[in-house]
Amino acid sequence: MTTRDPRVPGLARLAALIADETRAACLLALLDGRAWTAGELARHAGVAASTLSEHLSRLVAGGVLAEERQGRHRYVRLADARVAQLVEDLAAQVAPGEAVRPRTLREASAGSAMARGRTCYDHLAGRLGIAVTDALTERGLLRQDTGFALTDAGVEWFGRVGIALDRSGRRPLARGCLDWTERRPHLAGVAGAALCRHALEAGWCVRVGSERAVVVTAAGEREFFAVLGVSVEGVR
Amino acid sequence: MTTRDPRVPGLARLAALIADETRAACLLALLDGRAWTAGELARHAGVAASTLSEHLSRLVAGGVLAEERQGRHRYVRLADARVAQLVEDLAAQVAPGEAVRPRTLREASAGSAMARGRTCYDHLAGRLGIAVTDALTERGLLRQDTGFALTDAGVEWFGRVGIALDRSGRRPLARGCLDWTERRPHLAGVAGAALCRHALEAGWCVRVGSERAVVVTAAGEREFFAVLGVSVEGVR
DNA sequence: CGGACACTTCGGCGACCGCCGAAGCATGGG
DNA sequence: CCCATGCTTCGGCGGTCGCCGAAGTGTCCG
Repeated sequence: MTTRDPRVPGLARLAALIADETRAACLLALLDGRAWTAGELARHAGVAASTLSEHLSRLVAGGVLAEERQGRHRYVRLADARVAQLVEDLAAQVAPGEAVRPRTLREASAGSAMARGRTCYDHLAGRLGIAVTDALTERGLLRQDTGFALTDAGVEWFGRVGIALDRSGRRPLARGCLDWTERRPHLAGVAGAALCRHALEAGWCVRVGSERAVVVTAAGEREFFAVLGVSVEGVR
Repeated sequence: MTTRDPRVPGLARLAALIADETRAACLLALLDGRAWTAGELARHAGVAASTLSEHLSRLVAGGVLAEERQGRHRYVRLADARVAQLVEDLAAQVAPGEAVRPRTLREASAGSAMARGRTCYDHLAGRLGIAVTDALTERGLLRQDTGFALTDAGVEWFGRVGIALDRSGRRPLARGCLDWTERRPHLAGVAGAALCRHALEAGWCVRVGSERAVVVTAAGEREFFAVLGVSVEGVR
């Protein structure tokens, strides 16, 4: 043992927080960007409330989750966009070859809704996310060939459509997030989040069920075509 | 427990591979992009050869490492650039606030060499990496304000300087990699790797010691200034 | 061909971790 | 005011994991 990298203990500790099936299930669930109560997560993960309580404490202490207490409820969410990105990246690394085929019709149906459109933390994913990302690219608003960035025309487009881009933070304006089902990058970062938020607020899409799945509304179909020229035929 | 995400077991298993101090030490060491023998890693991590052998087997089985047997040696390296990026991202997430101050003069000296210039898997990092990234940005060859991508002028620049960019693979041409010591992104991806390789091959910088540290040569100082207008004063 | 060397396999030890249910403690509703 | 609800703490159990040294296998070199 020579000069040890000082990051070793921290890296191992962070990975250990994710290295448990119950905690991993929580993190993936929390990728929907919303805050869950401890009880919801316990039921979701299929463990006793007492067990999950301890898991949450460790995740919060490790800076992976942020918590907010309201009355007798303990709400938790992913600490920030960086953590979300990290979990997504880790999960994406795993996906190839490990994709599990749905066993029941119910699962197949839910899975396909997720494949059509869903949120990934705070931006659009699935075929919907890819369709939007491709449309932006084809119209010269986003460049993926030399990296992953909006063009000047792209920045202008967001302003014209009425979607504000907060450029004050440290979060990149645009970045690629590898899509779990499509195996291609979709738009994430400030622009991806703003676009998703706008689409939900303006009623272009709505969430379905308690999962992360979203579907495009009739109005959304018109709007997506109007502003992006994207036909969401294959997406609905 | 409702519909469980199929990625849960894979995510937990992948994280578990990193969630051990000995394995984490190996992964961080392997971030230098070179292949290490099992014995070197065992000494580096401070454990018995038998212990490390088992760790390597698990990392290889998990797809994190690639191995190559040569005679009585077992060489291992990170499986690919994606794994390297993942380890870097995880380590970067940890760094804030956990930075450990060097205790001895020797450590301080080694640490500062690493801070000046080093490789991060296959591209330049440290103050050197940041200086190059900043120079590219200032000259309009790289855009960081709307994402992270080369400009057309940037692609042309690589050709003019004589650095070939392999655009056939799936790896992005440019991407930001958060610098551990500088806390800002430096150039990674195909372009970052090609630039680093060129700098080492052309003698602009040389590796020092057995670590990842690199220093700029006198010739390199002239060349970096000639092609990028970057003064490496503060870097040497 | 024999010994040095690098790595692997095996058995066994100790530590840690995740799990549960029971009991305790707040909160909010009837 | 009392009970249901949501969460937390605790003790204890079982499984896994990392570690080592000893013994075994394969390779290289003289």
